[in-house]
Amino acid sequence: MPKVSANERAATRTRLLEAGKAEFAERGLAGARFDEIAVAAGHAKGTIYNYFDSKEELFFTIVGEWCALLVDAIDAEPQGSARQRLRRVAELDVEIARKDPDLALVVVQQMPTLVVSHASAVNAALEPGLARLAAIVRAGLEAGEFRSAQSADTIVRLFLSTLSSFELEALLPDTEFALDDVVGLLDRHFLEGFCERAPIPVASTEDIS
Amino acid sequence: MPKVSANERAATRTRLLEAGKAEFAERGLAGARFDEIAVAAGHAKGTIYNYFDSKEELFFTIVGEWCALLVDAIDAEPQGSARQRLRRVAELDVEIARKDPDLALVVVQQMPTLVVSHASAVNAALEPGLARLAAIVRAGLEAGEFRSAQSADTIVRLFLSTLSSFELEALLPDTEFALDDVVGLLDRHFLEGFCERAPIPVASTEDIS
Amino acid sequence: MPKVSANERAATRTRLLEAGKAEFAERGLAGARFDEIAVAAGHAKGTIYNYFDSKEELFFTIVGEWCALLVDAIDAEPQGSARQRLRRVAELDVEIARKDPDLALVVVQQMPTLVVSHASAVNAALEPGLARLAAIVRAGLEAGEFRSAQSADTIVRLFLSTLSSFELEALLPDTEFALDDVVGLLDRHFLEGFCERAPIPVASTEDIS
Amino acid sequence: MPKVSANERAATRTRLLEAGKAEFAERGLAGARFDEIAVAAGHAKGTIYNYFDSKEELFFTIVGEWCALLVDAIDAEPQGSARQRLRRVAELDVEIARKDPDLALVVVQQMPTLVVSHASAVNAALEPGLARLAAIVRAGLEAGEFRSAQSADTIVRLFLSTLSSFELEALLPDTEFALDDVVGLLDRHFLEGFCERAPIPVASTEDIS
DNA sequence: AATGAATGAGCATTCATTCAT
DNA sequence: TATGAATGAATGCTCATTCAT
Repeated sequence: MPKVSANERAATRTRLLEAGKAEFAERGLAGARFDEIAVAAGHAKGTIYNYFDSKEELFFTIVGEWCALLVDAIDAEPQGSARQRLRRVAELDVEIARKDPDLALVVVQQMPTLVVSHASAVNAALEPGLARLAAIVRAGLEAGEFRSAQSADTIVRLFLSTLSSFELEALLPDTEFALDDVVGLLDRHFLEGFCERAPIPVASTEDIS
Repeated sequence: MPKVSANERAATRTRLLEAGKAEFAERGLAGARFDEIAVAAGHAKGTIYNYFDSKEELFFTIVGEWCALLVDAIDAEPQGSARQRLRRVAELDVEIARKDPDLALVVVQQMPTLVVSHASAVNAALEPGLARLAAIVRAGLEAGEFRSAQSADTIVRLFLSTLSSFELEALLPDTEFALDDVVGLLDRHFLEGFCERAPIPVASTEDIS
Repeated sequence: MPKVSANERAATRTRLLEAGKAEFAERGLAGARFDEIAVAAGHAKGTIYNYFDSKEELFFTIVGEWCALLVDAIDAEPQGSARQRLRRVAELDVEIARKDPDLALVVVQQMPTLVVSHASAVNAALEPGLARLAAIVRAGLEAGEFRSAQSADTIVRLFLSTLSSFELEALLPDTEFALDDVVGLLDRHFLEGFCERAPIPVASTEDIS
Repeated sequence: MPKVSANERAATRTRLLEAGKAEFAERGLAGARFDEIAVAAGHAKGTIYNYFDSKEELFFTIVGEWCALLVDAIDAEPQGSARQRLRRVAELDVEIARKDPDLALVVVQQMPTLVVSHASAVNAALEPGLARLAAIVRAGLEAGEFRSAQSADTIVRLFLSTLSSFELEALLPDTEFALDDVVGLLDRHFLEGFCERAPIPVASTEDIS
């Protein structure tokens, strides 16, 4: 016999998460202020602590939400060539960003920092998705579809970070580049590079200088 | 008649900048502490204010140093095809990162955040280099060497952010991917995408699902 | 017609008091937390306010319970010499401490603080007992059984505080001194000092130094 | 070449300690507020952190100051019988309390709490003094001057806690009992109990009831 | 009466910035 | 110019108390 229904609790929690996304997207982990989050959520500061133990927990809950969405997206598309499957993952990721731009901004903006200073926490949250993506890449390499001097794990990390930087560019205001352009660009400028083709020879820089 | 020679002043300034790079690389703009920087530089906290007006100025001086190095690199290689010239810029940028990894870490790590919250300051510092790179790209587009649905300005931003994410990956500890791999990867996966070639057709995702 | 029977109410109240004793014994008045008390009592935090107006009231109810027990103890033994009667009061007090060590810990630990910052509240709660004890001492003084330069009121306060410090010592963990030793020690060292006897002369310190 | 002289630093530190004593004496460790301490010392709140790492460090510095004074006092009087020497220690302790009543109030008021919840920190600070006092008591026991069922260590703890409670009583406002009365009372009501004498028989309580 | 979510005042602590020496 | 003590605004977090259900 709780005082408020589970629905109300969930709604409050969601409001706090939304406000947190906006604040973290604008100021980052270190710069975010609980006062602002509380006001934006229409609650008192102390209320946040009824739902999250600390600023970091709120932040990583948000990052974790994105990780979970990404992992779901990866799980959702098991068929096709490696390139098709990665392209599809990118499409789903862009879809996530379209539905919740603040969430995407938090992630793409903070990821480089997190990967330096909170590597383990981020890796743990992403691990299932990373493993899955690595399997896709590995299959592509083994089937001869992909060629690369890099390992599957490295390719996965580069794939995600390149996807992130494109999305960031698309999410910035005053930019002509939009989310709609991300997948095509990533396909042509990153994924295609793994595929066999007649290369256009380019004189090495050393030949010129 | 200054009490300390210009040499000493310059040496102190350099020491502060070096210490600042290390601290900003480790903690970011918001997280960096003047106490640490001062101690690492072997000076008192107040001394920083004899050289820089504020934490932000110190930070943007460091970012500006990188921008200047990049602009120099861009200016240094005016010849060849657009692809060759961008590849050369990337090589020089990697060289900068190799010589001063802390500086590179600051830039590649903080850039996504800055570009959101300090867009104007960053743009101002990068403007000369951006304009130059845009000219290179524009020449490539006009000569028919490059093909892209994106504008030259957009291509430049994507070029720099992709270069950044590759460098970040290479600078992280415990990674097999190294600075030596950056340029080749960027050339094959990003730059080559702008060049005319027989594309390998890929069935669109819609055909499959 | 209350929804819960008087028995249930009393049981809940007792559970809250017990949990309060444990918490106050461990953390003191300022450090005690209602959350802990509520959880330990198996109730919600708000329930406490159905029984006590505030933290202080809960605390003073507990202190008051001890005071009442002490007053009862004092009332229970009206006969004998002053020394015998005070000794008997000490015995009963030790008995109280043995039956409820948490309660005793609260009192002996907090009393010095309370007596400084809540003197009036404590005095009010103890007043009946203090008056009774003072009467006993006064009778001893008037009968010539006791000799002291101090007033009866002072003697009572010293008696209680000495008794408290001995009990505290006995209640601490890892101590060889036990509750069983308290009364004997108090009798021999404190009470006996009031009684006429051939004193063992001691050279005053000044004679030596 | 510090900005302020060592004297000024020491003066500021002393002012903070004095203000801290007063606040801790009035509110205890948990209840003390840095705002009040800062204002009372005539400084900003942040200044306290230039001298002490935390509230607890400030508090234990104060307690430690008292411990050091006590240890000094114990070291100062190595001659005479055990009773004389303990009496002398008590005299010196009272002297300390007379010179700095706030300091004494902090200690006598908080000691019971500390001994429960911070036993190790307090024991460490007092250890040298405790050992010294135990040696005095042990000498008295071995010489046959003292008789007790308790160990030397226990006697020392009881001695100090009884001394504390008497001092607390003397330090309270509106009390006729004064610091001047403490040593005599302690000698007659505590120390004398250890010495051989013709006891005044007292019928045990059991004989009566 | 019981609940427990919401509240918001209160507080320790941090840290960029100032300024007297 | 260099110093580092002093400052005080800013902020994460705690917790007794309230109150709608």
